[in-house]
Amino acid sequence: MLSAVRAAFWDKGYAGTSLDDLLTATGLGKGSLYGAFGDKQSLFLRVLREYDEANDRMLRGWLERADRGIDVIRDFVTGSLLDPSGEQARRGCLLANTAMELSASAAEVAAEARRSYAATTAVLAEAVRRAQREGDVASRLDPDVTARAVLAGQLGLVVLGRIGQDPAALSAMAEALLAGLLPSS
Amino acid sequence: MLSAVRAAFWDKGYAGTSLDDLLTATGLGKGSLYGAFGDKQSLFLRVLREYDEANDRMLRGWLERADRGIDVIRDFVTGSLLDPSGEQARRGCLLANTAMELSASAAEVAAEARRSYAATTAVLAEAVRRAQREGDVASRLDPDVTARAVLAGQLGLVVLGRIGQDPAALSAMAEALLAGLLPSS
DNA sequence: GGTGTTATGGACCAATCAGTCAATAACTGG
DNA sequence: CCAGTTATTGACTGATTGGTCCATAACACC
Repeated sequence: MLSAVRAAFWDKGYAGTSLDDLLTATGLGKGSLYGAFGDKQSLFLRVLREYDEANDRMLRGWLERADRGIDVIRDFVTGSLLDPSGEQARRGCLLANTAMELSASAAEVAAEARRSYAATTAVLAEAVRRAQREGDVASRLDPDVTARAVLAGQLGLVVLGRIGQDPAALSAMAEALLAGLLPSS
Repeated sequence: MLSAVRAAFWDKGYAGTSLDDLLTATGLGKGSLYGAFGDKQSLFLRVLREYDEANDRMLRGWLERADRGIDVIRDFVTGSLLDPSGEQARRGCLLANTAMELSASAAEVAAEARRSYAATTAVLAEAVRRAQREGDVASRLDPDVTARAVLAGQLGLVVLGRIGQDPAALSAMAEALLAGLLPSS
């Protein structure tokens, strides 16, 4: 139910998704949707927060189950690039897409983005520390700063993926970012 | 005249800018604006293309006048972060902002973004080559791949700047990106 | 099976959207 | 000074927006 709403906002953006789009996506009537979720903005914020939480849980799960810390970072950066058709890269990231659209006008969205990226940075920094203990990443690096730089690089890939940059170029960029930001010595 | 339109689209996004906003910004009447620039989409594309061309000219000018190639790359990455209030960072980049909003629905915008980023990459790659000749950047790096990685990192900083990440953290990220992607040896 | 409660749908609303057009004002060259 | 052209304006349109509301349908409980 909410996943249909999420897909609509994801592909069309917030302003670009009309109430009619949401009704079609959910199959609900107008009154039902308002009774269940409130107005458009409330529904959007709810979907966005659940998306962020799901991503955070996923990343933490990766870190728990991964053989090595560096694998988590690698998967984080290359994750959306694996689809050879580039379709997944074109969708971008619901949070990044809508944060760019709305941060200037909706303070709650900007705050949610900061909160979510802080959580992501914390997990990435933990992965960097683990990778350092495991000898895969130079110990001279500051884990927090490195984690933030990795996040910035990944976000740049999201932007370039969304505009339809070809997957091969995106993968080459990802490799260059990983090699540069996570030197083994 | 067009710069007022650019400011409106920049801050509010495409869908978020109404015709009334444009009339207020320009001081024109409705018919005048239509007579001069056509419909909203044409006006937007014109403003976007001029913005891209101005950025391209500016970057090429930097490269011509810079003492060292690496200075150009450094300025490119840290350029919008210098404003200590973070206000400039919050505005983001007209191209990045609107490309994220519209790439999925307006193929022309996505194509314009690809074109513009390809031009930027070409100048950055030239700067990398020059920095390699000048001994500031390791010659083992592939200039094209490095340029693309720098672009991705800068775009990530734009995203994080737009959501209101604090300027100190942005600067730290920029330094980490530059240090990692442009090693001197 | 009847009754009180909740969920549903779609008619309806005011506001706003992008875009048109004809009347008018401001220029232009002669 | 005037005729012809161009530029400007704001009222107007039809479509669409987000949101309300009430009649009705489905349901649960006794």
